[in-house]
Amino acid sequence: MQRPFVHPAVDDVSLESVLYALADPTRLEIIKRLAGGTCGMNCSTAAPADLPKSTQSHHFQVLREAGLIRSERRGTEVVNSLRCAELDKRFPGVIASVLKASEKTKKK
Amino acid sequence: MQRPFVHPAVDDVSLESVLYALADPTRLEIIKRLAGGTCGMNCSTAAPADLPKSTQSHHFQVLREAGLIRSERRGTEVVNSLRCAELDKRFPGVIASVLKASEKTKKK
DNA sequence: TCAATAGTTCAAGACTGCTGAACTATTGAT
DNA sequence: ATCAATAGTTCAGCAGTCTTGAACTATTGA
Repeated sequence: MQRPFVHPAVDDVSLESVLYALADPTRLEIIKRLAGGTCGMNCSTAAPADLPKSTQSHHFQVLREAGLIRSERRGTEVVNSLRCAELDKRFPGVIASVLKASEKTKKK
Repeated sequence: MQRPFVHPAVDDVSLESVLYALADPTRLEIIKRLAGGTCGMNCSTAAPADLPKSTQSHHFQVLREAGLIRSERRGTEVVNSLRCAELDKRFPGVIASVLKASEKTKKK
């Protein structure tokens, strides 16, 4: 918790890394929760329950480095939020259509 | 070349597997080429030049099993085509926005 | 100062992906 | 028919990645 988080500039975000980050069910679930809430969420809240903490950490790191989320420390916790506006500017419609599609597919 | 190809029904196609398939630069390139052409392309034409044949085979298999492409044998070659209409019905806008985004990002 | 909370880092086993080598199937020429 | 060429498949092994327990760090509140 010392090292500051590194977030790529939106123009350095690659489509492949975004798709890769979204291709994992756990990470897609996290993104859906972040998209659903109105404000940032800490890691444990956004991640599925009983996911080991080290695994949580790993997935948030992937999402952060892919440029999908922004993380900020607030005391002992980390507040994560989706970088939707920026991403939609760079890749118009991609995140939105994926989120929409994931809604439809969810019920199974 | 004996075993027939297996294509999942469009309703069995999962969003995750589609995103996963698209997250690889080589496969995204293949999809872009298939989307660009008006009719099906054989494997060697759709894949980047000097990609080992076994690797080509592997990527086409991933794309096929993810539900992104349809493959048919024509003599010694395999004609591949994008399942765009079906996919767009199941995941509206996903493929289209990804293809559009990949155009913009390409020039680098 | 101490315990509790929230998350990170590291290491190792399990799992995947890429590719060379060997193979099969089809076509076209002889 | 047979043979060579073409197009792609299958297999096996190395290399790289993912997940997770254990140990650690940082911050808060008592």
